[in-house]
Amino acid sequence: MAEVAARAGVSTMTVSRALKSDGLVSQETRQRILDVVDELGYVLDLSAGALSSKRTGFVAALVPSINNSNFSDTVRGITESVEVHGLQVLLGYTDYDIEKEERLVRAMLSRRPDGMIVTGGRHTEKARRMLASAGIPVVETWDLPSEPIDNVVGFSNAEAARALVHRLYEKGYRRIAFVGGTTNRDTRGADRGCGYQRAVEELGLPAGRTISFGKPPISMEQGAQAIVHLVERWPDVDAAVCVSDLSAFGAIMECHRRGWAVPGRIAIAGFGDFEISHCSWPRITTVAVDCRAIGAEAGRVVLRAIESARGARSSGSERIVVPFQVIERDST
Amino acid sequence: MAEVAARAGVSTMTVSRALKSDGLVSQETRQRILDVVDELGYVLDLSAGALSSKRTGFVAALVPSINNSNFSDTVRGITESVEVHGLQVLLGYTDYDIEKEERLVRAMLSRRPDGMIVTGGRHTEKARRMLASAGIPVVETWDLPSEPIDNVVGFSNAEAARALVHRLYEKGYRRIAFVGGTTNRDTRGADRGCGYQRAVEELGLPAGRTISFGKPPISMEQGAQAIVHLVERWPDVDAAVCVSDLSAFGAIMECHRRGWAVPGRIAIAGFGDFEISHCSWPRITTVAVDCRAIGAEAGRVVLRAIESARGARSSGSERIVVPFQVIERDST
DNA sequence: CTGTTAGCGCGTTCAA
DNA sequence: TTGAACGCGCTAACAG
Repeated sequence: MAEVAARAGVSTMTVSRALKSDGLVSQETRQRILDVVDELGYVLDLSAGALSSKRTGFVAALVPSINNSNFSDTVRGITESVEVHGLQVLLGYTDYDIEKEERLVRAMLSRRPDGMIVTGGRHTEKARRMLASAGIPVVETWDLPSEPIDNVVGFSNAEAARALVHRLYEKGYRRIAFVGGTTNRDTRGADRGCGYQRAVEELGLPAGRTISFGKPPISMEQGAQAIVHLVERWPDVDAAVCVSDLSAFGAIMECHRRGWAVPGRIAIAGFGDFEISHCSWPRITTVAVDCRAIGAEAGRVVLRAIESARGARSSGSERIVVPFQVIERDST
Repeated sequence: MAEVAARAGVSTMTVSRALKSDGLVSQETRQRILDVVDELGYVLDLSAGALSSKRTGFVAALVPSINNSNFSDTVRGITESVEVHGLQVLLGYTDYDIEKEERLVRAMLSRRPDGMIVTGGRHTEKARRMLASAGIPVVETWDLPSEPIDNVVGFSNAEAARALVHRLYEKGYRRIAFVGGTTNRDTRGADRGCGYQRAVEELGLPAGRTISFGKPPISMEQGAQAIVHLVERWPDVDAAVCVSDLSAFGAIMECHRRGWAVPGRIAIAGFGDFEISHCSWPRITTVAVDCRAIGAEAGRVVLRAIESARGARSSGSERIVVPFQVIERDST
């Protein structure tokens, strides 16, 4: 920057101002500086700027997995909403593991992000403490924690699953099961299982028909295996709610292979409204959430908090509940 | 850090040393410092450390899309291989757009990453120049550019598609078509189209049977639409090579809906060995590449270059060709 | 509109 | 094994 300044015949401060859009610099001076910048191929060093200005321009975002279009849509939403304000997303994935999340929280915090977006309301005690005392706005997404750290943008996975079971009941299904992963890791999956449980209990249906299979992310393959176990264990089952569309798809394919009509022999529903749920045959009944909007809202909330608080968190935390929608298709 | 030092009765330099694993500090001093660190909830500021040490500990990685399990597997591979060396991945996605890639390259470079991994060999002239003159190791992946910027870890998409067409020929198919996106954006998709073209020409088959449909990422929906156009335009077609498994799946589902037997009426192959290709029915013939290994290798290469060169790029560039494999399944 | 001074929070380098 | 001085490259704050 000193070299640019020298060649343009100004001080480094003027170069610094010319390089920010809001810098108060005369048009001609700025143009002269930009020409030199271009000529020299100079690239501003933001890490030095961050040290000086105490703003890194980073928003850390933690999701369970990037190989899941629900979460990658949320990341897109976050990115789109913050990048227009000049912020850069620092992405991490936890593999559905809150221990790994804790390590990532620490790693992210040492980069001094201006704000942080995490998935879900369940964290290790240490992670909670670090987030709460980091002095930056925090947004928890994809969940509705009863004791939020700060801001929340999410929905109740339990309520969504419950609504789905009720819809199946209305369609006449009476022996409804749930297929999910081992529940101590994927808390959103576990919440859906709880919602299923509550629904069958309040409807007076046989309860506890839950197949847990493998650790998350539950795959198509696992859905296929689970549906077989399910039918073996409770042969009278007439409907299965799967923790995600991917496992639902795997289950449906396995049913085809075995000549079990879907939904004739057994109805199968998913969760997430992945592309496959409306492209496969039969099209899959599911619960849709606007994943991108979750991200966009989370980005907006964190931006607002960064702008208003600048460390003091004065503006009060937001709690935004996004809607979900049961979408009935051919598989039920 | 000053406060930690004061409380531990040492200088900040000793705290700094205690916080790196390789710092030469006595056991008791270190333990005393770590206790204070824990008590205070102190988190090291890496951005300040980066300024001082001239190493940010970032590896920038640019992929076309995170909502594609091929690329997110590559990102996993990169992350796993560099994080054990204490480096942090700074991820960006280009949406298959080299103009956006150029903007991202600039943005990443202003964070002063220690190395950079990009997808593909095609970039804007400016992006190439920035990457070449950044003074950091660069790895191009998922492609085999004829004029690489620096290091390469990839394979020939054209050769892979060509091999697939040859395999279809051996199975007896003679009127083979290609289904892809509009080709000026997804260069790997375009390369696959070129490989198809070369194969049908050298086999003396009717050539130029290419349906381009929509801009990438090509979706299941687009595959469904494309297959209809294809059959309308060339009713005698007996096989279709799709640019990815997702479009192949969409095409197969559409064939089912219309009562066109796959592979009886038309054989359909994909690319990428996505989970859906072996979970759907019929299982989809495809080309498999070890996406995670591409990422792991790219990470290894960039690490080696960071270690050996420290800016001088003295160690020579690597060019690693990863294998691909045609996997024949039920859809052909 | 522009320049000067000071310092962000660390690690490097040297000396003890 | 530890500490002191210094500076990384930039921007805040103030003065002009």
